Amino acid sequence: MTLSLAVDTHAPRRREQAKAANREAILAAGRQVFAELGYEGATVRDIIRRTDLAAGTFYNYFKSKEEVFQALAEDAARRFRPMLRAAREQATSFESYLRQAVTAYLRFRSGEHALLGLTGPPLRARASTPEMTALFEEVRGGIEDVIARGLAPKVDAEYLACACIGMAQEVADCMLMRDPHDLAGASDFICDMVLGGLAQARARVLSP
Amino acid sequence: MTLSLAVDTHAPRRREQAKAANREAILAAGRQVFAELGYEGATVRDIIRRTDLAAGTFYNYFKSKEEVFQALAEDAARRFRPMLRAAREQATSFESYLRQAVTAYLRFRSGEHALLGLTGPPLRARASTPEMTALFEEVRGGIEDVIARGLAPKVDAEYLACACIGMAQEVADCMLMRDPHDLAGASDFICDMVLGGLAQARARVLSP
Amino acid sequence: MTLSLAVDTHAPRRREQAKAANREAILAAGRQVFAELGYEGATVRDIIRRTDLAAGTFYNYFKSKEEVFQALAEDAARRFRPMLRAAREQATSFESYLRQAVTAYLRFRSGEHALLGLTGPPLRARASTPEMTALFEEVRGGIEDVIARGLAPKVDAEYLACACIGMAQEVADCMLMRDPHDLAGASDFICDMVLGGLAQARARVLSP
Amino acid sequence: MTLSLAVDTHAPRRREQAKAANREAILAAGRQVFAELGYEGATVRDIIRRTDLAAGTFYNYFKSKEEVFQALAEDAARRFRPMLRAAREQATSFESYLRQAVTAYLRFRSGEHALLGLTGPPLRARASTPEMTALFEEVRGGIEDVIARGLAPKVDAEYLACACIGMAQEVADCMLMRDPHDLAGASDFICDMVLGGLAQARARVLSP
DNA sequence: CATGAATGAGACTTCATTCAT
DNA sequence: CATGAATGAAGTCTCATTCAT
Repeated sequence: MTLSLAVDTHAPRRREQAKAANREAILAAGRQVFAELGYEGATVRDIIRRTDLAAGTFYNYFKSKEEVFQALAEDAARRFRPMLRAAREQATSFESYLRQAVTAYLRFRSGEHALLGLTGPPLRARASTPEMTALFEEVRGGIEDVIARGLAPKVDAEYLACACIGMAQEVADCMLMRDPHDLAGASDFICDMVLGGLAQARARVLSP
Repeated sequence: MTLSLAVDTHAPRRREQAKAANREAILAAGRQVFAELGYEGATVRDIIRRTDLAAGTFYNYFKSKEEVFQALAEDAARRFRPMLRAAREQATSFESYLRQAVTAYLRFRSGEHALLGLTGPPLRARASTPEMTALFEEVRGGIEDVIARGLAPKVDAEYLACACIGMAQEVADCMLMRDPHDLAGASDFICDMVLGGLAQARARVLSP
Repeated sequence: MTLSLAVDTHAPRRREQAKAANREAILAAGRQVFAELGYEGATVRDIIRRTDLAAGTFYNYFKSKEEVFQALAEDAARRFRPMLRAAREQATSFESYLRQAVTAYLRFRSGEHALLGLTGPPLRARASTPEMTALFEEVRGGIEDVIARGLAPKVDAEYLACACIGMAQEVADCMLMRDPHDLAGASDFICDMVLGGLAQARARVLSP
Repeated sequence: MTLSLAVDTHAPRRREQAKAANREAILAAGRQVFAELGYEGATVRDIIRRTDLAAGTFYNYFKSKEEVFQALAEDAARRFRPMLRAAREQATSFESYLRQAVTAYLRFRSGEHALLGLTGPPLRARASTPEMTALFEEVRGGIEDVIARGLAPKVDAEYLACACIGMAQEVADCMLMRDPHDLAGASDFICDMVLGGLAQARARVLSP
């Protein structure tokens, strides 16, 4: 057992790798568990059980399941944000921005959906996975930003953001239940609704 | 001996009243608890604690918190359904139907909101209160029905239902956070979005 | 409701009948429950549930499940005692007494067995139904009595009683598991064991 | 750093010792509780209470009281089986086998009895302590084996096994109530009964 | 740091029993 | 007396968290 000291020279690197691996293992388990049981239904025990780590080890990485959830959400946001930013930068009009953002959103949801097995047992009514939460916030921010920049008509910005997000979420949920996932159709539908709705709203603003 | 008859005659009534009162107390407590803690976060104990009933008494009325939730949902649906039905019956066009349904929905949410107090601590992203779940289904049914009756253009019925519901929900949530609740403004916004969106969608259907 | 007063003239008789019927209902339910769940596994609730009586009514007849059990045991003893007594009175020798007592015991067990449905779910290892308990005691008493009257050799009376009873019980259990119930074969076997055993024991007593 | 190695080396051993000790504590408590309250009357709580362990700790070792019972039964069987096997191997005749087996059984019961304290309050007719259940099966197997090997006459093997077991159990119970435990007397009595009974049974087989 | 057993709070549920009707 | 709802004690089990190794 003292023999291992010679090898311990490289220990720091190994340690860090092991630590990162453990963290990843916990996050992966958390993703699964939240998807299957929902945030509130999930327990720390559930997460550790899907890991080959010991119970106590969990607390070396996270204080609670809430921290796991937040880490997961941040992770998802980090992956999604570039797509939204690209949409903003390449946008020449509200329509082009909208179409790209919606497509990105649907593609992301579709990908995450395949990743998780959305086979949760009971209600799972609108289970809040970290990914969905993160996207919700990112999308909301993007829309508010675009409205602020004047690319969209001057309707109630908050209402518009809520409407877009609520619509996108529900239609995406619906799309994900069909096989195959018709990204183009869903995207067209959402964009039509938003663009047509905006035209109508603008008309009311001009001559109420 | 006969004197007691006068009293005994009404005895069953008193009993039934007490039972009904207890049931209502549990339902009211459940409403509160679900609103504050979310469905999964809530426990049977939480519900009884907001009651002056004994622990075991709960099980004389419901087998589990799930049964409480369902009773609450049925109750909400029972109260909301007449409004939707009236909207359908009085509708002379899709627009009039839509406007009345949306108004009814917002008024309902507004009323329930005052009742509850949506102060849930955790994420609560689209918290599934019993009322919201029940209404979701009612509204979805109504929209599908109207589409079937030809009052709305032949777009993807499921997508449209999802879109309306998601939009109405999110905008309603948003509206409820403002004070005072601007029912008219929110209603106009939602109706504009749906009507305009449909016009746009119809255009695509005609000449894609 | 005052009209019923005229009929109430005969109430006392009806009352007694109803009371007897209730008592019987509880006893019958108890028999079933003890047979299926065992004495300790049974609960007062289980007993009332197999009755169309109200929970509180139970306590008008019995203080506890133990009282039900004892009443059941007394009842069984009352039915079995005459058989044993007849065997004693007609006995011209230990052998004739033994044969008749054993036959009576086996017949009784066989009858009770058919009566109850011995389909208890789990272990039920040697479930102590009231009937078995009563018989056990009656048989033990009979054997000790016969030994005391000098009809059996002067071996250790208590040991002999225990041996006879233990043997009879186990062989009866075994017999009841076969179909059809071979009363004659089991009776012969038990009697042979006891008589032969006694001969051997007497030999030891005479020349140890 | 290296100093702690000496300690750490033995750490797992201490852990295992503690675990074994806890397991033993639970088993010992279970033995007591089953003996005093009977299997069905016993509760998991009763068992933990006779321990200085926390409530939840029980479930680190056993899933239910049933598992405790089975562990206890296996333990008893493991301890008794060698005795029975020795009896079989050294047997030169059925009589020598029987005498040794019965003696072993009585000695075992006597030892266990001192350990337990069969002070159960309720009926307890043939209380199924784990030990008794396990031994029942062991003895039954031994007897059937000996009969199969032709050392005992060809009577109904099952009936004989039941008879021997029932007799031995009841006589042992009786013996244990006397002070001091007269192992020799009880053993002689049982053996006489079995041997004499077999002689009688053989006679019937030859000339019915 | 990793381990994993111990802990005890607390959730769920059933039960025996009481008592107003 | 019958009724059956209310009660609260008690049993079952799981959980988050700690801590010795």
